[in-house]
Amino acid sequence: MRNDLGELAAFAAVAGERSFTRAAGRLGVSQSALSHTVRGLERRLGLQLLARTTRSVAPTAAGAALLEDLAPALERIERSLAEAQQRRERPAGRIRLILSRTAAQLVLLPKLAQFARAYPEIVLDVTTSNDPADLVAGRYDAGVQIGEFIQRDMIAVRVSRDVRLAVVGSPEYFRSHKIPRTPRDLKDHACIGFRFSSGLYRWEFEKGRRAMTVSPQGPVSFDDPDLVIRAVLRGMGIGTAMEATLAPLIAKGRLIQVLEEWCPTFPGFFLFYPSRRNQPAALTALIQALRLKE
Amino acid sequence: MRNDLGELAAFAAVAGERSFTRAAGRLGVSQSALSHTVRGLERRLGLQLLARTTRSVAPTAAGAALLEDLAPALERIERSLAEAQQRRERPAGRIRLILSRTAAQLVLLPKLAQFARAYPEIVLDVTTSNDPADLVAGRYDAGVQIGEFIQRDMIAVRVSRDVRLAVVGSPEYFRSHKIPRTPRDLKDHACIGFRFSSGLYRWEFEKGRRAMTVSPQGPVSFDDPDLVIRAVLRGMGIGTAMEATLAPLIAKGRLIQVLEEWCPTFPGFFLFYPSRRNQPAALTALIQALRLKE
DNA sequence: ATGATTCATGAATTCTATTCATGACTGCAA
DNA sequence: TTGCAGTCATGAATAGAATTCATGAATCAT
Repeated sequence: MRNDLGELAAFAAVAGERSFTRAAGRLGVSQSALSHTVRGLERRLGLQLLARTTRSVAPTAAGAALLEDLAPALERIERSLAEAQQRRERPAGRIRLILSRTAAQLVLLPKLAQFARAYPEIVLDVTTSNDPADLVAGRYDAGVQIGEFIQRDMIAVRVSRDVRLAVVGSPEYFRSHKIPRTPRDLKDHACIGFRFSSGLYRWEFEKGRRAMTVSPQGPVSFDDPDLVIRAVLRGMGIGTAMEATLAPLIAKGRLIQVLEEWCPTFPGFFLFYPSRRNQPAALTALIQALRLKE
Repeated sequence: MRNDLGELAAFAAVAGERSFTRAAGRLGVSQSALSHTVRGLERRLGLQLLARTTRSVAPTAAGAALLEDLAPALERIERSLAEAQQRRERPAGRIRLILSRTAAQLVLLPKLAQFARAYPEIVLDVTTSNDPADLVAGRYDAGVQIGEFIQRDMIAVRVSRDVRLAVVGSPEYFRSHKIPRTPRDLKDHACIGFRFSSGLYRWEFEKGRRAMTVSPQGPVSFDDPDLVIRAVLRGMGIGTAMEATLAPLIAKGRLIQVLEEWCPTFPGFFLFYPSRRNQPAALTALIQALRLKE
């Protein structure tokens, strides 16, 4: 914006340092730039503000009078800007986050303690949902979902490595049922499905060039992956869930993983948030904390 | 100077008007320019200062906090600039002027009373000298001299119309001497010369294409034009001086003008002063007062 | 549903801030 | 007295930003 405020600050700097050269160093410009700048200001104002010899600079009477008001005013502006900046850099506020329980367990919970310590003034409102959440409506500030998809005005940040679903059954179940060798064999098994509000999740398989999906048929389906696994542990059938979630149970022999070579990997979890010009600092902090580091 | 002060003033203007369009009108830029300007400021600061809908604008919390300091500071700067401007426009101080007595009489004295009334705080130190004064040395702030000549770093302003020298003698003198018809006839007359410190002034004549100069020969020469004329009035010989100075005496018949058609006009008096970036307001006022108006 | 008004934004243009190169001047040391 | 170092000034050139233009989106009143 073309006014003289910028140049007045330059004048004040030179007057303060009593040197174009030193003031230029402080302002990060050349001595010549400062000379032109103050000269231009004097010309526009029709006032000589600085008296210079080739080796010294001092305010004129007019310049000194102007500085009496200018210096404190500029200082007040600078202090106010610094305070505004500092308020911005100490994140606070409430972030409404929506994500699946699985994502909460795998992505959020492991980092939550450290995050809470680092940002005591940030409050997370976590809503679990296994449905893809529509962030555009504005009910949520961010969400975590599996896979990256391009949604209008949304930014996706990867927050986990590639993930894989595991298909498992209990040792008790497999005592009385043959272990399935191919996804097709699942039709002979009790399969406990996971249900979105839009319908059953079809299990996805790949081997080499062969890809297929299977709709799980069984005595029950749940809309909560934890309940799916509890039922599997009770021997009610075969189920699927994030391999990372099941790893401890598999390691302890409480669950048996099958069709492992048929299970593909997916791109993992992504944090989604709206593309905004000045997003809240709290959200920035959260993004930073959750993003997958390389 | 590249800082945010100019843009902060823009932000304050928009916040004050609660309208980009009105603020743009006040600042003399387009609405689009203001939009870009404030937007750029917000980006650089990483702060949103204004909340806008398509038909309204209001400061955000951060913007309002910043304005609490910014608005009074900007107001103080503006008031101080206005005061500095006003001080500049009330000229005061001492002007050291050098000019000939003739110029003093013809150029300065007629306007001195009005000038003194208009600028009671200006003091003129007038030094009379009939020699061309060297202003560069800095002893004088300005000078008046006949004719315009280009001098390094000097500005010439015409302060009188074309002037002409008159050659005169007293009626008593011409009772006993023939009236000269051509400049050559002057060799037969007593001519009272005027003397610069560099030597006698040679009288200059022109008629049609003929031009000549005559070195005045007579019983006495003076370095003061007034004394030259006093001697002429006493019948001691023929002398020359500014026609305008002699007009009253000629009109009264106390002096007789001769060789009138041989006397050329000269470009008149010019005020000379140094070319300076910010000349004192007092000098500006004097220049304005003395300059020849058309 | 339509028109007026305001703010936003990308591309293009205008204009200025700044640099570079160099000169003038002052102060200091030899 | 002379030479050198350092500082300020200035013209020309350049880079980059301020601003405009054109136009779209959104809101409000009719």
